[in-house]
Amino acid sequence: MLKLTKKADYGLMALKYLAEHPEMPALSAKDIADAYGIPAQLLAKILQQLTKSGLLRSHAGMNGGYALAREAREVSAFEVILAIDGPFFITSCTKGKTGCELTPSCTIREPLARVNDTIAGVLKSISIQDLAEHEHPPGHAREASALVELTL
Amino acid sequence: MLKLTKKADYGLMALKYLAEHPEMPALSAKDIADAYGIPAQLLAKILQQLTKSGLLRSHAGMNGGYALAREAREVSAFEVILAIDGPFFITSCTKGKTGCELTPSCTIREPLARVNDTIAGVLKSISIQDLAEHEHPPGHAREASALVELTL
DNA sequence: GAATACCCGACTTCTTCGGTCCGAGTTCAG
DNA sequence: CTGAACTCGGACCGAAGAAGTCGGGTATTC
Ligand code: SF4
Ligand code: SF4
Repeated sequence: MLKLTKKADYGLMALKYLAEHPEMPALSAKDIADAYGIPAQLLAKILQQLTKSGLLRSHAGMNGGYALAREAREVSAFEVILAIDGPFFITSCTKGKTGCELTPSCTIREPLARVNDTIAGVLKSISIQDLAEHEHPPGHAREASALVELTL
Repeated sequence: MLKLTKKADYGLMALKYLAEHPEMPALSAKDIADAYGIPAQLLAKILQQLTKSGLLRSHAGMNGGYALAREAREVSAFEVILAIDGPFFITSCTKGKTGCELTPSCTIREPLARVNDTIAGVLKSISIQDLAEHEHPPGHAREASALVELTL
């Protein structure tokens, strides 16, 4: 019901954590998992997916771990979700497999596609840094905002 | 994975169909189901939920059926989703039951709540009539749009 | 070469979703 | 008044997906 997967959730947390510790050359999956109480093995697999998608860079061996492949500012929440949960579609008519069979007669599909794009736009306008910056604002001077246009 | 339920999907279709036929005093669940190829029994239950939420008005007996309780313009997609799928939350931390147990240590929750509100705002800005109006535009003169502000 | 860490697929468990069935109650035409 | 046409509402089930676990394999460093 229009809910984010916990995997994506964890992924965002991990990315944010990495963005907050740029001084470390690499952080292991276990480090991050312990920091938040996430099941380590699960987080590991998520980070692997992010690596495969080019969002992270991994390094094996001792003192190995993961590091951001790009600047935190340059990574959007949309990419993270895309990498973890696959193609982003609000509706079930993905045109691929398991699509809704009443696609032809459906009159609501095209308007919903626009909504889909709008939401995707919202997600794209959020970077990892946006998440990291808003760290318990002591002086709430920082204010970021974006306008998203919804066309029907 | 951030996907609308088919129930909500069907609900929107039904609402739109009703909005397109204001001349009928009432349409039965079967009528609507046949028009789109939706499983009739399922649609029936969805319409019942919408009735219980006050979006529809039902009339039993022969020539009975459902009719819009409000103007199509006054019903938002958000209300429909809310009525069918329950409380709207992007994340798993609903503060109710089955919530995420690492809520206290989670640093990503508050920013995500804002995203949640933003998306809810998008949904709220869409009315049933918006869906119905955009009916295969012969002259594509009609253009509706809305701006949604996203504050981080 | 041993410790550390990533890599990756298979598997189990649990929840939700999509859908069906059936036994009521209501209304109205004939 | 009787029965067809409709709504109402809960119980039920199978399939799919999500969350999490296990285990074996590979790379890197000390
Ligand atoms: S085709 Fe219509 S009913 Fe089917 S998933 Fe897409 S929007 Fe929903
Ligand atoms: S508390 Fe954090 S990790 Fe848990 S569901 Fe909410 S946002 Fe996700």
